[in-house]
Amino acid sequence: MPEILNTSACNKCAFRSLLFDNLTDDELIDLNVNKVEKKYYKKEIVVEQGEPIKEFLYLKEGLIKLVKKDGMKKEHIISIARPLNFIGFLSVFSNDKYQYSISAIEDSVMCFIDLEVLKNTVRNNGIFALEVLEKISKISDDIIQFRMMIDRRQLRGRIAYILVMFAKQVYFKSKFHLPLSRKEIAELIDMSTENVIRILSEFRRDEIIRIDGSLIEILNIGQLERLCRFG
Amino acid sequence: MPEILNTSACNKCAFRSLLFDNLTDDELIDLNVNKVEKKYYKKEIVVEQGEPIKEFLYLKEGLIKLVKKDGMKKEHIISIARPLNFIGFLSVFSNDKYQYSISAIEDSVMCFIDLEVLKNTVRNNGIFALEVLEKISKISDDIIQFRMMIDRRQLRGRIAYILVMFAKQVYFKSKFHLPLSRKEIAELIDMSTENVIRILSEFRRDEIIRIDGSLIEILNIGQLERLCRFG
DNA sequence: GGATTGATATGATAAATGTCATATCATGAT
DNA sequence: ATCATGATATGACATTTATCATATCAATCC
Repeated sequence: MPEILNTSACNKCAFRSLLFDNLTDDELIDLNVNKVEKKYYKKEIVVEQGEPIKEFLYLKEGLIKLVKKDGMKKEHIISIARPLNFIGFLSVFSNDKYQYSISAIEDSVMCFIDLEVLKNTVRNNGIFALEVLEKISKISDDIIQFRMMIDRRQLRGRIAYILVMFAKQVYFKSKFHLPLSRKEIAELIDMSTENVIRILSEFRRDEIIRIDGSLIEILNIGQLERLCRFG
Repeated sequence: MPEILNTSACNKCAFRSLLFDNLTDDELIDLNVNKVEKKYYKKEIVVEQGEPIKEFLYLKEGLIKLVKKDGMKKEHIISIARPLNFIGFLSVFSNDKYQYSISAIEDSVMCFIDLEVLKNTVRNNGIFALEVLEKISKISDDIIQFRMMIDRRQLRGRIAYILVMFAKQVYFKSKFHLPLSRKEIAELIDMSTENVIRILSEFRRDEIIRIDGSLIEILNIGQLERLCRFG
């Protein structure tokens, strides 16, 4: 069960500047009053697909995934997100139920802000509304771009793409811990778990990467980028 | 070259109630002054990937596609849209360049509204802002859902899915003209043109559909829906 | 400790899909 | 009318990918 944390004041939140910088103190207090902060441990579920959307979710710490269930077959990961990119705007203004589940990949802290209060703030503060529009536009765009990038590549290209993505856009170094299991990678880029493992092994044999469990070191970034282009 | 049409007044536009219902007369005049309406014939390009986004686009009549170019290989259709789908919201608040091209699949009429003026209106009118948020949320959600639905199916399931989609959600009847060529279908659902043709032929042989050029009649909707679930 | 489970790993094989070749037909250009 | 072009169509084949089987290892539970 998620722990409810001592709720800190929004006006001192390190993330305030991301979205809430243009709010008046009164508006911030409004959001603050109806806010809850919860801690989730690895693998805990934050929201379940189909549940009513009552709040706007914001990731303060950790790593989460958005998962879409599929008949009774597989799960598909729509997207993964870190604190600076996950803002729970997907669906919240167009649906009254979650179209996906959210769960913690690493221990995470999430902030729950009452959705009605947020909508009110949008109605009353146009500058804030425009900021929300920018965020929602960006998050949607990123997801759509990512899916296009993945879909049009074959398996080697997909693996190469996410390795380069983690190295260059997430960790900013060539040696990093993959935060996803092989199975989760498979669910993210639509392939079988066996093939994820197989292709990682292949890259190891070809000395493109070094592998030690979840620790990955990229030895030949040029080759990976070539695989991105032609795979 | 697209024809510039006699620009009709926004306050009498049939689509006003969809989005612009909560604007004051002054706000509407603002949008109106900086508005252009253009007619595009089939296959004409509306905007090209990489061009700066200066306006918000609104489809009044026809059918358009959003196309993403890919190195020098294939083109991929992100989405197709009819009037009422607010496709023009994609990217406009988060990017200054178009991330995709837009072209007309059928003869179409597009309305160009100055983006700065639109943003100003959002800033000044919170109710309007919330409406824009709803539309942008819906369109993004729809695209993401569609891509997930397609990606997780195999070829027969993908073809079945779009046939059922056109019959049930677009034309509301079992006999309709496919607005997309086989090649465009292939670009939309990520498969080869040959296989689109092959599977349509297969469905014809199995008496699931009847084909006469672009005219499709669904004979066995139950079987198509089964293919959607298990393909 | 021993048993169970899930993640990683690899090979063999089957299934799905793309590519290439070729043919026909309709369309538009000269 | 003739030519070129692109869309539809189908078969043969190669490639890609998934599935099934099996093994090892680490973590967890009783």
